[in-house]
Amino acid sequence: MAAPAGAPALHVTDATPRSQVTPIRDCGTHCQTCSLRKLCLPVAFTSDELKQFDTLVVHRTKLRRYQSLYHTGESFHALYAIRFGSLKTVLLAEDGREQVMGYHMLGEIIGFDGIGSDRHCVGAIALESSELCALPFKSIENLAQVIPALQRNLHQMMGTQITRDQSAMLMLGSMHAEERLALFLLNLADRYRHRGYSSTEYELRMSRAEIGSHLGLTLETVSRIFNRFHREGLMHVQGRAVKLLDTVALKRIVVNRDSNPL
Amino acid sequence: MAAPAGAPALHVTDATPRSQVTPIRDCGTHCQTCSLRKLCLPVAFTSDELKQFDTLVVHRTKLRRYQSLYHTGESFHALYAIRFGSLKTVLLAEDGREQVMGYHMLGEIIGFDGIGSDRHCVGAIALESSELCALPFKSIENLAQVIPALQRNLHQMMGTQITRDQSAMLMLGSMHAEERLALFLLNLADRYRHRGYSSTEYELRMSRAEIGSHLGLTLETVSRIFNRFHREGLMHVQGRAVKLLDTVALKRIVVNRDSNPL
DNA sequence: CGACTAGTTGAGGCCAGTCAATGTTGGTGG
DNA sequence: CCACCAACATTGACTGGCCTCAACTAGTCG
Repeated sequence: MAAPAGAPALHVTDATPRSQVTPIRDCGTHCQTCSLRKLCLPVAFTSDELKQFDTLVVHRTKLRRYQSLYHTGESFHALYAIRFGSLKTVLLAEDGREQVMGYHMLGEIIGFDGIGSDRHCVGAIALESSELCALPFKSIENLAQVIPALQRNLHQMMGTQITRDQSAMLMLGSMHAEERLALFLLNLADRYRHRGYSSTEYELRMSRAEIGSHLGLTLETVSRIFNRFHREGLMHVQGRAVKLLDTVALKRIVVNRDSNPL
Repeated sequence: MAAPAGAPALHVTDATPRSQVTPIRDCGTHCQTCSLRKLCLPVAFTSDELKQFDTLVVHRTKLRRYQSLYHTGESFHALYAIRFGSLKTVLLAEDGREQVMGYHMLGEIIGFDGIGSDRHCVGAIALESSELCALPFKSIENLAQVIPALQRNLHQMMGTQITRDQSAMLMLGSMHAEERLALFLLNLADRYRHRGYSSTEYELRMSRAEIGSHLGLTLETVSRIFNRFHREGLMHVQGRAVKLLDTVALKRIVVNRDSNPL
């Protein structure tokens, strides 16, 4: 992919409206009863620890489509757990270059990009109506001092983020357009399955341009290859609705035939 | 870049010899007196905390060129501080695809790739004779429970790794070959300067193929562009010895002219 | 010396980017 | 309901940057 010259509309403007904050008191949900707990907190907590953790969540945030949770350069103070909806994180460089770093769905935690420098190095933007729990990072750190399981969990999540980013580097550095898109589709499928949704039939929450930005491709290439997959019977595409028909073949595309001669 | 078909020799074989371990008792150095302390532990410790931290370093490891510190898939148990020398981390996928994830020099800490899954997802290989301090991660976590400054430091370093990986994604996803190489050279320059070495004149520790693998380019492209830079008077290249002559122009290449019309 | 590795250079081809025209969809207001 | 519009998506023609293949040079080591 080349210089983004005309800069596709990825909705990363500083004019993006700020988010609404709802004090915790107003909503009846707590970590103890939250259906996403297994995703947010995979490590086993005692019920007492869980109660303590619950006190971290000082407010919830509601976002409408294209609203920003935080902007590039903004000072960092919290991680966010996605209760429902989905977001993208976008790296916006000084020279105007921008790229989608990741897509995030319910049960995932975002905001790790701010830990290194106390400022967010990417922006987070809702792709649809979403709701998040804010977890002040200072409080997490304090609580992690006394709850080893929380410390473990935090490190695990940061480590997973590192692993994920490095896989993305492999994708961007050494895969063909077809391979990237097959991987992208399978990756989403996995995450939907893990959440109990259909892994073969789902709705893309992002435009072709946004997919391209994430994969280092142009929107035209994304469109062309989706339709090639469609023609070849690997999937069905109709706008943003996709249905994977031959995941085995898609997987075979990802681990491409010619590279592994055995 | 395409499928690595013939697989360039990046020395990522399982036959790579294992590292030598020297018990701490044998070497007279301690964190308190280590010249790299400012790089390893940027956060202010009390001398008592430092003494406690020192007990973490249970052994040192010496590596010769192309020796592995750890392999992909190996179980994770320690971070490593580089005392001298340099290493590369290489992601090796199941399908044989491989890519250099990063180059690491003295004063840097590596091994974060193993935290997410308790196994290393990349391999670490010495580019020259190197020496490292092993810091068992369990011990770090334990000590971080009682020394908040250490906890801060650990989180900061993991966060920095995340930020760095995301910058690499931007590079791989949206930069031209010339831009990637200019950025690579300037990046090394910065790191050398930060360590008190010349930032304009240094020796590359890796081959053209390894540089290419890191930047998502072929070795031929790397060679061609180095020589183009040379011809244009931006730098001097002679094998692995480089001398940056016009860093301003190199920086201008990175923040490329046509993308930012103002 | 020959074998081997690292690097350079050239010719040619292809994948994906660019530009541009057209189609599709969903929302709004008459 | 339809007309209209804007945003999104598709498709085609063309181009060019980088990959591929291959030949050659220089340096190193047994």
